[in-house]
Amino acid sequence: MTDTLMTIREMCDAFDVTARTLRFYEGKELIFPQRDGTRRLYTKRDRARLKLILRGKRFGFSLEDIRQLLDMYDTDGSEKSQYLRTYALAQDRLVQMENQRRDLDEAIAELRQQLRDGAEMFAAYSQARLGKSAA
Amino acid sequence: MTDTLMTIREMCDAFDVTARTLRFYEGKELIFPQRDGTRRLYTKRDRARLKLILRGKRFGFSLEDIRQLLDMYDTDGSEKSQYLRTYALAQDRLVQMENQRRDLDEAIAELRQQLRDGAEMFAAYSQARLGKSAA
DNA sequence: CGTCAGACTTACGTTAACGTCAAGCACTCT
DNA sequence: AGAGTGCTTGACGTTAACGTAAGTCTGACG
Repeated sequence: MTDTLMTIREMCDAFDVTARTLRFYEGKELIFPQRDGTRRLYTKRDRARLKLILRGKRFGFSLEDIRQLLDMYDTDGSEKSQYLRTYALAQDRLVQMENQRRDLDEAIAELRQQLRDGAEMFAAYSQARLGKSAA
Repeated sequence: MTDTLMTIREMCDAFDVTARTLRFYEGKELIFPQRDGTRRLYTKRDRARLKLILRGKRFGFSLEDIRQLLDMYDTDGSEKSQYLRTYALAQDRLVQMENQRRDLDEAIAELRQQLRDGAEMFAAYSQARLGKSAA
C-alpha cells in the first residue's frame, strides 16, 4: 500500500512531464511534495494539483493564474473573497478565450480565401502536382 | 506628390506600430525602405509588405514564416517551387489553426462547466454581489 | 550660432516555461 | 571497493518579438 506516494519518475511517467517541470512547479509553489531525506515524494494531493495545473495550461492560463485558481479548489469554503477573485479570473479568461476564438475564426476564413486566390494564381503551374482528387 | 514616400513616424501613425518594430522588421529583411542620407523613407511597396506582415501576425505566423509568404505575393510568377512551398506552408498553418480552434472550443466548454460548478459551490455566499440580472 | 526635436546605431533587457549542463550525494549490485 | 544509476541543487541557456536606454548626428528654427 505504498501507492499513495510516488517518486518523481513515476510522476513523470504518469503525467507525461519532465522532472524539471515538476521541480519548476514546486519552485513556483504550485505543488509541495514531501521529502524522504532529499528525495521528493508526491502525494495524492500533489497529483490532484498537477492534474489541475495541466488542465489550466490547456485553458491557456499562465502558471501564476493557475496558482491562484488552485486555491479555488483548495480553500475550505470560508474564504469568500478568494472564491470571488478566482471566479472573476476565470470569467475574464473565458471572455479572452471567446475573443481569441473569434479572431481565430476570422483569420481562418481570411487564410482560406487567400489559399483560394493563391490556388487560382498558380493553378496553371501546378495542376499536375496538386492533389486532383480521383482523376 | 510626395505622398508615395513616408517617414518612419508617418508609418508608425499609419499602421500603429513603433519605430523599433519597423527597424526590427527591416533587420529581419521583411521591408527595405530607401534612405535619404541616414533617414528611412518607406515606399508604397514597403507599405504593402507591412500590411501583409501585420495580417500574417493576425494569422499567427512567425515572422520567419511571413518572410517566406511575402515572396508569394512578390515573385513574378516564374518561381513555381516557391509558390508550392508557401502554399503548403499556408495549408499547414490552416490545419494548425483549425486544431487550435478545436482545442479552444473544448477548453471554453470545460471552463464554462467549471464556472457553473464553482457558481453552485459558493452561490450562498455571493448572491448579493454576483450580478443578478434585473432584480 | 546655439539648441532642440527626431532619427540613427548599438546593445543589453524582458517574459514564460522550461531545457540543459555540471557537480555532488545515496543506494545498490557485483 | 568500485561502478553505475537515480536523485539532488544550482545556474546559465533558449526562443520570439520587440522594449528601452545610451550616445551620436543632423537639420531646422529663432
